[in-house]
Amino acid sequence: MQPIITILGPTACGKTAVATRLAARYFKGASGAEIISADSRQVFRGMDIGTGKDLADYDIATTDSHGQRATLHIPYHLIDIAEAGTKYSVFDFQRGFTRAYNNILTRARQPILCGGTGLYIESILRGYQLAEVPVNPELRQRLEGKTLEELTRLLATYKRLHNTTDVDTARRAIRAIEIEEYYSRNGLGKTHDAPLVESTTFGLDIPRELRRERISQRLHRRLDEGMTDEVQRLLDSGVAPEALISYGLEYRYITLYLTRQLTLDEMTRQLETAIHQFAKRQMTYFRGMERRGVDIQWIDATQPTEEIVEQIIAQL
RNA sequence: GGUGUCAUAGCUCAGUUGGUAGAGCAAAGGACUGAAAAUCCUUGUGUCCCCGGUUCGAUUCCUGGUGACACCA
Repeated sequence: MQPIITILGPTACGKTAVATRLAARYFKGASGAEIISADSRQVFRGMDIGTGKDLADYDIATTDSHGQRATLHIPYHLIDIAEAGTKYSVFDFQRGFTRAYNNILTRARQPILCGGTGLYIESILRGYQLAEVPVNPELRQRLEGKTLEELTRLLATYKRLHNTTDVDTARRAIRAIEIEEYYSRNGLGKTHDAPLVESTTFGLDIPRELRRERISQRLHRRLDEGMTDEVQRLLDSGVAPEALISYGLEYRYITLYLTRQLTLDEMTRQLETAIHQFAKRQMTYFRGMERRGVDIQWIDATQPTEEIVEQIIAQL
């Protein structure tokens, strides 16, 4: 099984630039590399500025052996693959990853997993076994209106209270029961056979103060670049405000602003702190992954991109 | 210039009939297997503006100062 290279880090640490530069190296004297994005929001079409897609990073200026300028396009996967307003889950991600991974191997290229969605990365690195569990409308209707306590008790009867987020909210508890109900009937039968891939994993580490500074600057730049218009466009195209709100951060706060639930000033300020809090949560998740056995090699992200790429290559 | 009100956590403020204080937000730490940019849990943070007085004891009451705001001139 071909090992992968994983690059992770909090938002605004420069992951994409590092991953694409690293990939570019594989096109010199080797058959190349392709990037699989592990970002739960960049999967959606039309959500570009707010998710920081930075697609221009995938085009790398090069000079060939004759000194001719050329643009090298680094192929990417799992970006722009779902419709805005729909749901996309870890299960969908795992399935998408497997497909992309196998596809990349047919070209004998190096897969690079890059992103900031810890759960998605962990589902690959620790080989989560997930079965495709369809929505059970009859069950959902039956459970509707039950208190979280009742749902918790019900879930406990299935004897698999292995995590705490299952029981955070009624919505989650219902989905958890739905899954357990499915397993109790069908067993783990249709488990998605995700390949258990080996990975050399690098984390981009950026000092807290600098991270905050970059996040704030980036937010104001994006607002100037028309991020609000982007959200308005999504609303105009019929995406439900509730869906955008559930996507969090940029899409949540800007939707609240556009639907007049927040002033421009409140939106900007609350969004800024929400992004800071998010970056902190990402780091907490990565540390948790390490405790659960994922080995991450941390690299100082304040160095120039080329320097970071050199360090990664040296450690492969 | 006069009168009045206010000054307490990083911010907005509550409070102590005199026994050195607490909310929200922010911050920090954590959880995480099907919306994970989601969802949820835990924890601090103090010359109570300054000088003096009264008092066993003052952040609290009193004099003066400084600053902010309001009204009057």
